[in-house]
Amino acid sequence: MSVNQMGRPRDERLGRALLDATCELLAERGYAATTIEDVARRAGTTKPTLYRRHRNRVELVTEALVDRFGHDPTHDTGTLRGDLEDLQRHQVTLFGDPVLRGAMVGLLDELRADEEAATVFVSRFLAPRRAATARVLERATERGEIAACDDPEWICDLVTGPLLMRAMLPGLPPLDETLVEQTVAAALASLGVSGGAGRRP
Amino acid sequence: MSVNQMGRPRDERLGRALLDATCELLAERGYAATTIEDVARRAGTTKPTLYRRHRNRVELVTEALVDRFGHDPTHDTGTLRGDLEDLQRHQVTLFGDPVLRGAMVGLLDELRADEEAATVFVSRFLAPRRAATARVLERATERGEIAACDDPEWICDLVTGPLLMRAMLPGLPPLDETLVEQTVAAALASLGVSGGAGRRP
Amino acid sequence: MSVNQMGRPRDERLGRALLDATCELLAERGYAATTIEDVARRAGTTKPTLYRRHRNRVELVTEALVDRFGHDPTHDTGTLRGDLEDLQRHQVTLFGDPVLRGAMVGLLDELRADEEAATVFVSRFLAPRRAATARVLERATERGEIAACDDPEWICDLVTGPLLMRAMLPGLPPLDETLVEQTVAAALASLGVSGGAGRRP
Amino acid sequence: MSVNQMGRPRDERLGRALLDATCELLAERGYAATTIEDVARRAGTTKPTLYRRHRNRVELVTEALVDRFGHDPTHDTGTLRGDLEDLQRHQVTLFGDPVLRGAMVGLLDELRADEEAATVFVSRFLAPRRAATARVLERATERGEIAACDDPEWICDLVTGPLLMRAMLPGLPPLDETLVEQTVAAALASLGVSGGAGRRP
DNA sequence: GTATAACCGAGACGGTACGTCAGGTCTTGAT
DNA sequence: ATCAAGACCTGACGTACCGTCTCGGTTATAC
Repeated sequence: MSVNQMGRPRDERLGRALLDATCELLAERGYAATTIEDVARRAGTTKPTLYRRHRNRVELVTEALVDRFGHDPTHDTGTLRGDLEDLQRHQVTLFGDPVLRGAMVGLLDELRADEEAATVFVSRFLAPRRAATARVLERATERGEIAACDDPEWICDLVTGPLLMRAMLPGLPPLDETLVEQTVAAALASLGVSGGAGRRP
Repeated sequence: MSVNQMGRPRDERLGRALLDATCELLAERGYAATTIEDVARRAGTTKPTLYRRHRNRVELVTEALVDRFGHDPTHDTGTLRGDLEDLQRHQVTLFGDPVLRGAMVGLLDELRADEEAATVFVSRFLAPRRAATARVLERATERGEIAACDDPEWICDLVTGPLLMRAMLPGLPPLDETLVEQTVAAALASLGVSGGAGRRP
Repeated sequence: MSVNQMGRPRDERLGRALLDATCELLAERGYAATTIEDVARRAGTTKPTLYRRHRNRVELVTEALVDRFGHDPTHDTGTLRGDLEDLQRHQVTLFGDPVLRGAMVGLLDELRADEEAATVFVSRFLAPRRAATARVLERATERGEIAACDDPEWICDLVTGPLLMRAMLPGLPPLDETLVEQTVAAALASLGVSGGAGRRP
Repeated sequence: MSVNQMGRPRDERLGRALLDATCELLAERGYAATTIEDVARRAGTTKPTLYRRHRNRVELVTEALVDRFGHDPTHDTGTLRGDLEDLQRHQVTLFGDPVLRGAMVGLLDELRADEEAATVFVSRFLAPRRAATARVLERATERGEIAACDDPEWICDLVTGPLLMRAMLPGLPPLDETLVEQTVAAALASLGVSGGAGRRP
């Protein structure tokens, strides 16, 4: 093997330029108006070069998002409440980002018709975030703060759903620190932690 | 004498056929693949006729959704928990409907670039639902079940966000009765109703 | 018979307005850009009213031309040369008219695909003019100026062809008195009248 | 180094196919019924490809005509009469061609509204033919057959007008050898050549 | 004087074609 | 093998007229 590596090598700066141009256009104009031709033009290159790296728009955007929002750094703060607040502050930043707001709904629409791309998106973007939340719950169980959670999926939806909603629907209040507190409190209450519900004193 | 209503009147069956065809295609193929030409063809008419009634795809789809999911019948069940369960069962049906699942994300994407259409969507589709939730809370306050809620927006996001999430993101569990219970319990807990959190016995 | 003549009679001013509007638009914008809708609008009426009087654009324009350029008044001037000059002066005016220049070529194009309309155009517009020319030749024969002409069609083409050409092709010299002299001289020469060819002294 | 000639070169077979399809449709159905879509379809290609080469129907048809009837080969036959007969036989063939008959009037109509296209048509189609006629007259002057012609435009109209008329107006006799003789005789008479007028013996 | 019939305005309707835009592929010459 | 350039096929866009139709309402003659 390794007869590979013949011919002119790829210009790696082009890969970056393409992903960056994609993010810029997503933030400026949204998904539908982010055309392949415009991405290539803004990156200073051409369509065939783009297609050599990304099979279509869905994959291009998915890869741009993964590249930009790839991994949540979840720290162990020592308490469940601390971990959840950390998680939610990160998510508020994420869903407040104009790139993600511009990309999300349009991308989700196309994923409905492209099962393969949907799988990629789930495994590289969605699943890691949900896994991070599950890990927070596991650590809390190990600490003895809560009993083993029997439906971590629900907790994920509970903490992320309201944020997603504010990010995607028009005319709603902005994502802010209040929302962090509210979602964390709701999660703690749902997990049976006393003092979780209502306002903190 | 009213000089209004001149000329050949519109064939209202066509209006119906167009909205129905729109819903069918949204359910079958999603928003992006629901082309104006296909809608017109399936409705048994032509593009100019469609454009006489709907200025563009955003308005067509918005009107189709409003027509189909126009008004939530909120009954007064006598208790806050009952009202919320009623509300959530209705929302589970709504977000589980393939028409709405097919339409939602794509429509939201285009609304980002069309402020006028976004306003219409908000006022005719979103606002009435949030108002219904607010009414449920007011009734509970009048009954003395809860103190006046100082952030009804948050309760709306709390009960709807998780449903929206399951409806829009790929690879998540289905919308079911369990989710009704979980969201209602979370809402009650967040409203300070004792016994709200956790599973009901 | 004569159960006709019931109901509201036609408003004859509309017929006039339609023909006039047709001529105006033909002169301003040519045949192709003279749409039925514009004619009706400018006449202050509507399409169905127009179609009640004219089956289609070809007939509308034909009737407008016949109405405007209906009949050549051919006077007997006493000499062949005088008759021909009279004829040609009339034709120069005719082919110089912006209405006819605007209408002619476009109308001829559509006549190619509508044999019935072509027949109407020939019989009501073309044939009378050629007959007038033939009559001039007959009168000259009766006067003894020329022998009986055995190919009057050719004389028609000879006197009219150059005018038609200048009227229809772009970039050619204007129709003027010189052309009257030249065509008359050529016709006389072709008819064997000595002194016909060349310039008159 | 010339940076010209980049990108994929045009498939010249497509250019040919488009011009040929245009001529076929012009001959079959005339100008008005020669739609861009049909031309593209018959050429086995698509509208955008057609529009890449021809800005609109006027230019497409003009270029098709120039391509097909591009240049009159005027031979020097040694005599004025011979040259004119040669010219006229060529013109009879030209105006008898169904492609040109189908295209001419419709094209002329649209040229009235498109000055730029009219200029192209004049310079590439009309002017060369008139120049050829002028050259015939110059050669005759050089030979001493006639004095210098002071109005060659008139001779052009004289020899071409009658042919154009027969080609464009419906219901007229066909273009034939007789017309060649008649026009040549008229031209010679008009140029002052004795024996020009009337029938040849 | 009251039917009755044709007229008129307005505008919806099914069509067909327009000229444009973008997606995704392919071909060329050059690096 | 990759790159810039751009041609190519495909399919949908939103618009413009065509010629027809259906209305509500208006005149006239005919009964």
